[in-house]
Amino acid sequence: MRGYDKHAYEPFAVTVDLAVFTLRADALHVLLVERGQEPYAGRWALPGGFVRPEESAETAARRELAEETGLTDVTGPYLEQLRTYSEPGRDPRMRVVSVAFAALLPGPPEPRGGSDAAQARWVPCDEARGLAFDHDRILADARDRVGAELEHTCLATAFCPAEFTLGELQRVYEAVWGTTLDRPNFRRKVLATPGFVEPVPGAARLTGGRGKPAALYRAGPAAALRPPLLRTPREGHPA
Amino acid sequence: MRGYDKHAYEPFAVTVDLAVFTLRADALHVLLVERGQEPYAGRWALPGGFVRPEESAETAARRELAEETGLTDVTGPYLEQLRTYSEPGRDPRMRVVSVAFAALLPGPPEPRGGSDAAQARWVPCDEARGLAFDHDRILADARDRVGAELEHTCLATAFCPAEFTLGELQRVYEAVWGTTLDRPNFRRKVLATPGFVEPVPGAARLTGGRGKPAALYRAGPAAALRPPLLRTPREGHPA
DNA sequence: CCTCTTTATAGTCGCACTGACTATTAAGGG
DNA sequence: CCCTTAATAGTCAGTGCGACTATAAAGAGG
Repeated sequence: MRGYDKHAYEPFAVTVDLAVFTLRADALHVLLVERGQEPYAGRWALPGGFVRPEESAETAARRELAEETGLTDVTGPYLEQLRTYSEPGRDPRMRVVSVAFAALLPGPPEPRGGSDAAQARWVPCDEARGLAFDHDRILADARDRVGAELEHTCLATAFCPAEFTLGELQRVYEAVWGTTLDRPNFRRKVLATPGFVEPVPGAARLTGGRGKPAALYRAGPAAALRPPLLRTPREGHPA
Repeated sequence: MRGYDKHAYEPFAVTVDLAVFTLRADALHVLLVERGQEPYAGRWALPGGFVRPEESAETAARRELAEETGLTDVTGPYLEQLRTYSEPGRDPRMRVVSVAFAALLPGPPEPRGGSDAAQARWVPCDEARGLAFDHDRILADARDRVGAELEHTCLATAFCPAEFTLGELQRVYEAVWGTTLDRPNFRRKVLATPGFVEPVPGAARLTGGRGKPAALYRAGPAAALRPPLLRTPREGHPA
């Protein structure tokens, strides 16, 4: 079916949808926009928009990310294609195929509403339900994917600012996985993985509040985490 | 950019491309079709075609898979969405967005050419180069993905018939990864993973050639492989 | 028939990683 | 000045895995 005669295919509208994650108060949040138009007017949805004729889906996703968050550094934030949603009827008006992306932001800027979005807001992931279109499904898939990637990639640093403590890194894992981790073991694992994190050379130490000041680290060059850091199904850390 | 006014978007053609893998003579093969039309007439390409208006990409992929291989059991073979390729200019004539899939077949049937494909052929993966469009890239991505999934899923059984020996299963890993594995260790790992394989209850044994007959196993209910079966970078097994 | 080759299966040994846990250090708060 | 909090250091045992040896059961070839 590679023939391109004019009756061989129907045109589709192609959009991107973004699951933009960040950590606020040690909880995983996702960026949502309130829809201003029908369908689903007044409902919350993942930010997104149409892919323009001269764009790839990746380019469109970066553009939408910049528009929605107000970020100027479009090359910076981690952005990854997830999968494409193409069920007929997922948009009640027309045939829309949507390429979903996940983005990870460190310091979450206050969102500024996009051109036609009534408003944009960070919402705790667990409270984001009843979204427009099939965005509940997309968000769940995105969260699963990010959680799985934490296990065998060094992706967690994408949630952290340029310099961070091991405690902050651990809280990324705990927020995404919804578990608690043993601190000494987490520390041992991260430091034993070459290239995961690099100590900031100066005796730089950060004090955010109480307790012993923690050493600062930067993200290292490694991308994979071998052997992986598996989440063990367990209930809670015995205090 | 969720406004749907008529100037907000341009229509795209949406296609699916399939990387159909199987094992022939202990080597990973991929199904290719020879293009009969311009562009890239006479060149080899991944099978694929347009998504029809009433179809999802998954449905279209199953349809194309059945058309290209002549398989009637469309629910059977493992099929997984990989990612979407949307670079402008990837098709010289028009704006085409393609959703790529990987399919895994056990007993490889002889391919029958699709409607407009001059012919279809199983080609050893290592010899499949110079494909049409961006299919070299898609094929490489698909192979990487399948190789990675063998590490932490029970996907390998999708390459095997309903009943298989552990030696056959091991050859799947060796063909996809391009390595050799230690047989006793592989065996220990597979049997120690609950739900990966189940012994065929009868004293059923298969003799395909020389050597001691091997016990037969079926694919078990497990999908994940935890802890994973990591490929260790090494050169070759000391005979 | 006997031996060699081939493949499957059983088991051993030691190292590396990890989960669970204890101890010590260095800050801030009352 | 003590208590709390958080970071860091270290211990110990169990598990998983790489490397390796040994045995069993078939066919091939003389």
